[in-house]
Amino acid sequence: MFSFMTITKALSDENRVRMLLALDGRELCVCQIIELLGLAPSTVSKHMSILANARLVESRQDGRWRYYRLAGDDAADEVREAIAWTFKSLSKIPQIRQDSERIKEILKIDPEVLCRAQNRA
Amino acid sequence: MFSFMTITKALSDENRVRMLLALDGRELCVCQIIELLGLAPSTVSKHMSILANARLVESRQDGRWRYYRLAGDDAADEVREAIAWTFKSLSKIPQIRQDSERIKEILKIDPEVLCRAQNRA
DNA sequence: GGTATATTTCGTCATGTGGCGAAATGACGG
DNA sequence: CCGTCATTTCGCCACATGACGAAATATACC
Repeated sequence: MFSFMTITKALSDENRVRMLLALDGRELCVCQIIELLGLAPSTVSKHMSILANARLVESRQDGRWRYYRLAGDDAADEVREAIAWTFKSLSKIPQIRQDSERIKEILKIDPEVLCRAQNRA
Repeated sequence: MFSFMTITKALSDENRVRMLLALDGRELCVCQIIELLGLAPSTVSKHMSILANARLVESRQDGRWRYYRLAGDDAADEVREAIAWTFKSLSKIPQIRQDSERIKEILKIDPEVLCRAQNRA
């Protein structure tokens, strides 16, 4: 019950769901997610930790950057099915398609430059 | 996006999830759900309206009683899959099995008597 | 070590949510 | 119609949650 509720609570915020879908087929570092959603770094960090806590995403650290990715095939059934349901329900939704296009643009920017630009703001 | 978020928010409360699972294979009237969860009538009513709003449950009125049931096969894919995922994730969980046993007992009581008893309290 | 910088943690605020009881609603039985 | 009674609506309170900025942490480069 607890792990299920942790998952539904993680999925009950729109920004978190957008973050999850943004990880479709790729990993992203925090500053790239910040760029996509226009939220404060601390806010994005908190959201990602909630998704990670629900086991919906995993992360790895690479130097100063932390990369987040979707939970893999080794994840619990409950988790994999939650992700499958979420993607099936939302992949075709305008907001998500738009995010997907936006991410392609963001990925063209060198993360080094992107993070630097955010610190200026 | 909106309908998906409505579903995840509906599923993000433990009492609502228990209510949903209690409807497995049967319909229940409000006072039976009250009896199961031990919540105030107004609280149960609000929860059921949130589940209904998310299209996870349907209802019919029979005299003074309102009966709630799970959404049927005519429901949207999104909804049916949410229900399927929820049931698959939780059917075997102790709390839910316990609720299921409890409901069998509650169903033995004439609803007329059950509601009357609640009003005395 | 010391500085720069990506991310997280912490404190705070505004808003959302779940709980209840009281009053309103709507349906049945005289 | 009038009382009874199952359910819903409303108003309120306590607490959870999402947002931010500031400070702390952690890592790379010198």
